[in-house]
Amino acid sequence: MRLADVVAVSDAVRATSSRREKVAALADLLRDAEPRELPVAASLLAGHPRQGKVSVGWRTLRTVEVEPAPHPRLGLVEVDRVLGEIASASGPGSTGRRAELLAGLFGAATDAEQAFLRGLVLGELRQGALEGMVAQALARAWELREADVRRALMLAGDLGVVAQAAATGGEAAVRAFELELFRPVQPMLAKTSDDVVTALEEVGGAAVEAKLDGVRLQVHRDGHRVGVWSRTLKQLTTGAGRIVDLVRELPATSLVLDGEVLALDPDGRPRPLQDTMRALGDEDTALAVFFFDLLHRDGRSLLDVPLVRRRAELCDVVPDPHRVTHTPVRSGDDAEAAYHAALDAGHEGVVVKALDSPYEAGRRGRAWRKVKPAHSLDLVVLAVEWGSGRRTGWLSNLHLGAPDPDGGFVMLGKTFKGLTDERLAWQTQRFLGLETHREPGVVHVRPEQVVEVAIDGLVRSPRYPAGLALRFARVLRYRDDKSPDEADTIETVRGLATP
DNA sequence: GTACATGTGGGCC
DNA sequence: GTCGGACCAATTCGG
DNA sequence: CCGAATTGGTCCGACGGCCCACATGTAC
Repeated sequence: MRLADVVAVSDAVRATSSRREKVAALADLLRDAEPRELPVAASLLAGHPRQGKVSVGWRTLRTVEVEPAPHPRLGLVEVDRVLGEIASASGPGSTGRRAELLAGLFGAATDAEQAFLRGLVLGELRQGALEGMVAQALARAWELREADVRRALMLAGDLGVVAQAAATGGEAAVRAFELELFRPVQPMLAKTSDDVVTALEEVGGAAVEAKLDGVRLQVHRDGHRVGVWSRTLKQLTTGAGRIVDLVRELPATSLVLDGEVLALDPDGRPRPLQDTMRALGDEDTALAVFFFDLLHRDGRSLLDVPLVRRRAELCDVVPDPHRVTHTPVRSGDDAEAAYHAALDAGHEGVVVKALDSPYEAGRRGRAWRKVKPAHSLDLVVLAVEWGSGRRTGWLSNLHLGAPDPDGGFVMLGKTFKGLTDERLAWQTQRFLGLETHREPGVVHVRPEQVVEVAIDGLVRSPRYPAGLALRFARVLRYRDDKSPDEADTIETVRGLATP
């Protein structure tokens, strides 16, 4: 199979907004792939090299602009091989080596193929189909149930593996996937709710757990052997030593645990996420681990067992100081109390979990609901960036600042979130009207427009002048009723700061 | 030749 | 991580 | 009763912050 075949399908997929048509086009190509090509085809169509990131970004790509080839001649397997070589290049001279390999690849690619490869390595294919759509296409190509394919993908964590199983073993092989030690599963995720009372209504019989602001972990153990993975199933090496030791001591023969790691103050209160991330890179700094779920114990998968029982078994195996607080609640008042207790303890918020729910690997379903407090600030727009992709032609990303009582404004961060298409159109006109000057990609404006922004909090910043930055800022509304001097000042913002 | 600064990419949230 | 837009299947609504 | 409208589940894309690692460039 040639790269050109994949590129043609990618273009066809981009050309339609219908998911069924996308899936049909993808399925046709996957059916035609040779067995050894199949994992490559599946991966490329899902928008990423089979090797994952290959350490090539926009800057590196700009150094290898070469004449496109007149006719397609690249084979899929060859493309995969070269991408693998690029990904594995390291050490002195590797930058040059990567550029060399890229130049060779791009020189053999047609114009359309070059565009595809650029999108691929940058992760910006923008064909309206990623892994989820390819999974549906696998189901379609081999006449499998979508739910079976999705389940296999969650358990295998690798599209290529599932594709091969589908092609060679059909339904039986795809349904045969089970939780396997040292093959991490996609972690279960939580949907957002506005408050704990509605969360409780949505979930039914529930328990409230503290939401720790750290790094998600999945730990597998078989006898003495222990493996640790992150939320995106990257293996954790540095910083994992203490976790490994802890899990090795637990009373079990084999385990799969789901939890969170974070740095603590001497008095046991959680440190900001930034400290956890720093500590993860340093084997000597103490980190605390808290588990909240048990997916496998002593040879038995617990994925389909209700949360109440998984929790009970977790308590058998993991001692209290390493468990996330878990409070079964009967009323909204109970839930509120647990929520405030979690916040008082310094945690990010709470997760409300249905007690009868199985572990739905990879799903962001109704069974888990997260609730975090949001703060809001009235800030002033200092500049706006031109959007890209579907936001091309619109001013999108807002630079936000707070007035400084000593004069001027102090920039605190940017946001592009919370904007409807209608608002994007409006703000484009609005800010062009306030334009003072431009630099590439950025329109600077007179600081006259106030915008109310929601944030999850503030973080220590090494780059912004106040030493503070907004965390997860998103637009709530424009405040046409406020002038810039009525916006929240930098002093007010500093008053909120905890980091 | 070694120490530090910078640019770039990847990975967390 | 958050958010908005889009598609689609399932469910509810309205005449 | 049947088509229309709504809802919930998912997926995708557009980009935020910080952290680190690593290769390379610069200063002494």
